Amino acid sequence: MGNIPSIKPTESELEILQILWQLGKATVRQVNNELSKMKEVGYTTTLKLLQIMHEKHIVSRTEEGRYHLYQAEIGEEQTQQLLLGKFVDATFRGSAMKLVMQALGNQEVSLDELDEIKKLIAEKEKNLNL
Amino acid sequence: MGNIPSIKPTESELEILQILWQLGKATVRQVNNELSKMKEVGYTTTLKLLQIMHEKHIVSRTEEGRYHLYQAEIGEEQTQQLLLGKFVDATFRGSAMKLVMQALGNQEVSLDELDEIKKLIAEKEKNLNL
DNA sequence: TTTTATTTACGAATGATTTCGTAGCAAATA
DNA sequence: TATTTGCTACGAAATCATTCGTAAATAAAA
Repeated sequence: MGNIPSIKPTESELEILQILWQLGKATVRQVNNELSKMKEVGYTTTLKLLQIMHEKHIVSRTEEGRYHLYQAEIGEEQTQQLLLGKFVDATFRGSAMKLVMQALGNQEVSLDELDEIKKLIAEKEKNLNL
Repeated sequence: MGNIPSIKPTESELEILQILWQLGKATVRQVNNELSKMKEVGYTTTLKLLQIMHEKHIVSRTEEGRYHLYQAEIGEEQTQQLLLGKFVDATFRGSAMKLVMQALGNQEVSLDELDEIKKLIAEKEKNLNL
């Protein structure tokens, strides 16, 4: 889990990563079950994707008797950071500010969450003032 | 420019949309010139993309003498909203909050911008308290 | 007028991603 | 033991996005 991810996972890969981040280690079967809650997907499709991800070192795996246990090799926050950067560039021409404004303006955010954000902003302001 | 965009523009299409949003109306040549500032790209590649986007009704075009003037048919904010929603779901499992925290935490945001965000938060809080 | 340049249209190659069928093994079950 | 079930490996088809070459038409330049 050390490497900074420079490779961008594809959409399907990201779906699988989400599952692995939640489950920790998981068999193909488990991943496929989770995936099936969201969409129709054949078992060997999931298997193949995990194999490809393994080749790319996005996931590691250990043999546990007859099956393989897969585990994310790239961190969740790290990956979110990478994807966020690219997304901001592509969609908001690099302006994180505009993205935040739109997210706050139109997505669901609760009062408590707004408080948390205020705290973070206070922190940031402190640092910027140094 | 009325329709809510339900189709997700591809990455290349988004690059072109960014240009059209800035230029308003533009010829293939103009779009290609802008694109060329960012990367190597053949003229007919740009042309083809615009034609495809036209088929998909992402852009409209008017004949102006010998050439065509292209124009975005989907709005910038509208599209950002759509993409943002999908991105939050795919990358932050639907939590706009987490996205905002990461964006504020790690992307470049200035003091003035933080102020603006504070104002927006104040607004939101007012509305939520009603 | 003839040549050159610029434009659109279009088909097709390339490349990446996703999906799935089949085969080969090993374990569980009848 | 024989059969069925469940697993991995792998190739290849299907889909989608991107890139570009060529042709035809028209305008501009020589």
